[in-house]
Amino acid sequence: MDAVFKALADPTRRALLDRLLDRQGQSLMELVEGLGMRRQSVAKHLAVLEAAGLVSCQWHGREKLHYLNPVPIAEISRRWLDRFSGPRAEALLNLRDALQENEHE
Amino acid sequence: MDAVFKALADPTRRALLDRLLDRQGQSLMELVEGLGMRRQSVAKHLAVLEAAGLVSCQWHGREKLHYLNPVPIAEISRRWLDRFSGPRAEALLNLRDALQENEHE
DNA sequence: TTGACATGCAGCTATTTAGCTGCATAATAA
DNA sequence: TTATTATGCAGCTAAATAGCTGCATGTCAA
Repeated sequence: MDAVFKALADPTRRALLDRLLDRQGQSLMELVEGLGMRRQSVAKHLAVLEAAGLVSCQWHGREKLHYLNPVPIAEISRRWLDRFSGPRAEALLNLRDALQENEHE
Repeated sequence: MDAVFKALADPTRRALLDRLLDRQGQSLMELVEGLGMRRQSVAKHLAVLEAAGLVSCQWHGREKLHYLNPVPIAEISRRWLDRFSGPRAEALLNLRDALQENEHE
């Protein structure tokens, strides 16, 4: 899970996920376009995403096609982030506000 | 938003958020306990969380009390992560599987 | 076979980051 | 006042990271 958080920390990698969400099965050359960055740098970012399980690849001749895997993001959203929103977090936020009110008396 | 992703990328900072979710209003000295790390290092992590808007602080005498702010996490979850899960992502996941099946013919 | 193309791999540099130490400042307690 | 306590600030080092270049490998097309 740490690998997923670290992968999501970079804006270039988030842009890559966005573009794969828009259209799956893109090759490295397609994904390089518009990023203002060398092919090798993009390949490194894709390797990080692949290692985190966010992208899976499939060779098609000499092209490596990239596919988005949304499962790790869904896992993080469900098992970690959801605890911070929802009723419990709301209650704690209200508690904080109440304590601060007491403080200002 | 980039600051929030980067703040969440570190396991120590995620642990701090967990502990604040468990009990709000803790001082630096309380939060240092159990992390196996110097006070100054923890203070830096808390500064990163505060800069990302994930933690807000309140001085109470010579103690700085830390409160969790769940709003940025909820924002990220809603405006970014949710696009990757949900029915659309499910459909794309199924499409990917179907394409891979075709490939193996 | 030969040339062009898509990718991988190794290595370099500059920047960021995570931890540390040492000292300063402000508030509480005796 | 004086000692203790909580925190801040500056700076240092080692490690990780993001970008690059150069070259190797494998695939397609002529």
